[in-house]
Amino acid sequence: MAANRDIAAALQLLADFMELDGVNKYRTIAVEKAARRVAEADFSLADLAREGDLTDLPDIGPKIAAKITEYLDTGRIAELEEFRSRYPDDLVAIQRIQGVGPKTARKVWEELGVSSMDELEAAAADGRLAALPGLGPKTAANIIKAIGRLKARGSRLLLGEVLPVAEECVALLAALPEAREVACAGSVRRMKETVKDVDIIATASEPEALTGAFCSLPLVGDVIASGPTKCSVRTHAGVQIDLRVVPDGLYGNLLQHFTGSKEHNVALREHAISQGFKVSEYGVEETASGKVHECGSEAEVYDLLGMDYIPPELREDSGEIAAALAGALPRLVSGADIRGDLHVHSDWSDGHAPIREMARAAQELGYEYIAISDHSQSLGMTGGLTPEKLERQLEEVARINDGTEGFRIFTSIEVDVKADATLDLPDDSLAALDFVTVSIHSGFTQEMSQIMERLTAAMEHPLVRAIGHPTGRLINRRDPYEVDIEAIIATAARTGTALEVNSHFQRLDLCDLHARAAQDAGVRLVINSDAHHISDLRLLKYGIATARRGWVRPETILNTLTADRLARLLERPKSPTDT
DNA sequence: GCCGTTTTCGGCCCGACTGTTTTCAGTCG
Repeated sequence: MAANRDIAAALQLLADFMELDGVNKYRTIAVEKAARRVAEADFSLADLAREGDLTDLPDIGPKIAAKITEYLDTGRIAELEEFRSRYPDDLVAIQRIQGVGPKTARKVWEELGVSSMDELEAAAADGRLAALPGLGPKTAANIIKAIGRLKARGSRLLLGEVLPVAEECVALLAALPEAREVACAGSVRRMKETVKDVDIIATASEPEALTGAFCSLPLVGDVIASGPTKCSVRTHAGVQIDLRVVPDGLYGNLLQHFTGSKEHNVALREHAISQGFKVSEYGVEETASGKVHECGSEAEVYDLLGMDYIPPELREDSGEIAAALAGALPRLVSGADIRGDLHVHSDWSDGHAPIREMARAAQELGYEYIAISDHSQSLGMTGGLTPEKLERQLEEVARINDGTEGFRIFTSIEVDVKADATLDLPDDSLAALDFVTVSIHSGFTQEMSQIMERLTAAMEHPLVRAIGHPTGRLINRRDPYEVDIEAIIATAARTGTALEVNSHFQRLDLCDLHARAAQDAGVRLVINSDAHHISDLRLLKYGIATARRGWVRPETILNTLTADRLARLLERPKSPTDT
């Protein structure tokens, strides 16, 4: 049965072709909206199609419902196939190149027969592109550069690669005497798992002092554009950073505007219109009187529109506006709620620091506890723990705990569930531990039925408290194993097993949408660093951000419990009603 | 193609920049 993501992908591709074909843009937008709605649904569209009415979903009307049904029945959408018979598939990729849109993509295909990225690059290089009406040498040069960047990078940058650069930039600018307010905007501020570039918004007594200083920062490779209030640079590492220096009185409007997401802003403006307002980056205008409200803070923008302040991580048009209007936004988990870290490695396996040093570093971060959870024996290359080595580790942990005040190390392990669905350590080894996490590190390519058999066996095991990085994905590098995430969530809820939000920025696993679905199903989550170095403990902020993007509340998170409460919970057998 | 507390028809988010033009289309955020 087709998964939601397959349906969403087919609809998105249809929308791409519609845009290319130049059909009425509102029809295209409607299909795109439907695709997003399907992608974000936390239940099976196939089930709804069978048992109910697809048009009950917002943004799905009779026409699109029919297309979804057609896809579910036949695996195809006739309209999509018709487009594919008329245009080469690669044109949809071409129209996504920076500086190229649907009109240009069609033009180069129709006029020059260009139907692939390589052909476009060649046409731009040999002058054929610049000779087309409406295009010129600058456009050709920009397209060559854009394709070069695409080939060099392949995909969006990881948040964890970009955020440190963005924060450094903000700090350097904020330290200038002419700077007043400096903040990150865009997808970096929303803590999206991947980002395209960095947007920084600032106010200043002398804007040019800021833009000038910005363009000469040591991390700047080349300056793309530079004016008195706006400039763009690319760092040596290839990250594009845009700085806008804006008037004090409009800081709130502009920060809100440039934080996005695009979808959130569209929805916000649609709501504003219904309330008699027009929202833009230059203020909130009362349509009737023409009076423009300039907002020094973002909170004023949302307040004017009659809603609660919406945290940036929620601004994805996934229900946050309705919730903010109803005063029903959740209290999101934050760093201050976290009391410990339940997935930390040491030099007993492939970590790089002794247990004592990891513990001290965690204590300095303000934590009450960590769990030392090294790998198990089948991961030979990590020096994984045998039952005997684990026993010796427990003695070491006991010694450290005896000599420590106000901090506790929970005994733990990240035990593999092997390809045959058995755990990598015997039950009597696991029974001696406070907290058992199970992960998959082998047999990635098994079929879904086998992967699910392993994960299900692990969750049904009475000693297993959590599943580590449940889907196994590495963002931009490795697809998830063949998992049925709905089934994992259901089994986790039934067995009282927590699911990890792994904080490493390459993993962020569970992702935001899955974390939200898990919370909705009553599953306990645990946000862990999976630290292998002392500095990795700080990666937890990415997991926290992912949970926040998933609307996760502190009470859903296991490691917001105090050490005492967690210890009491772990003394009892796990159960679905653990609190 | 979807939607509705002014609506079942006529709307649908807004503004600016770039490169190409000589008044604007296309693209972007």
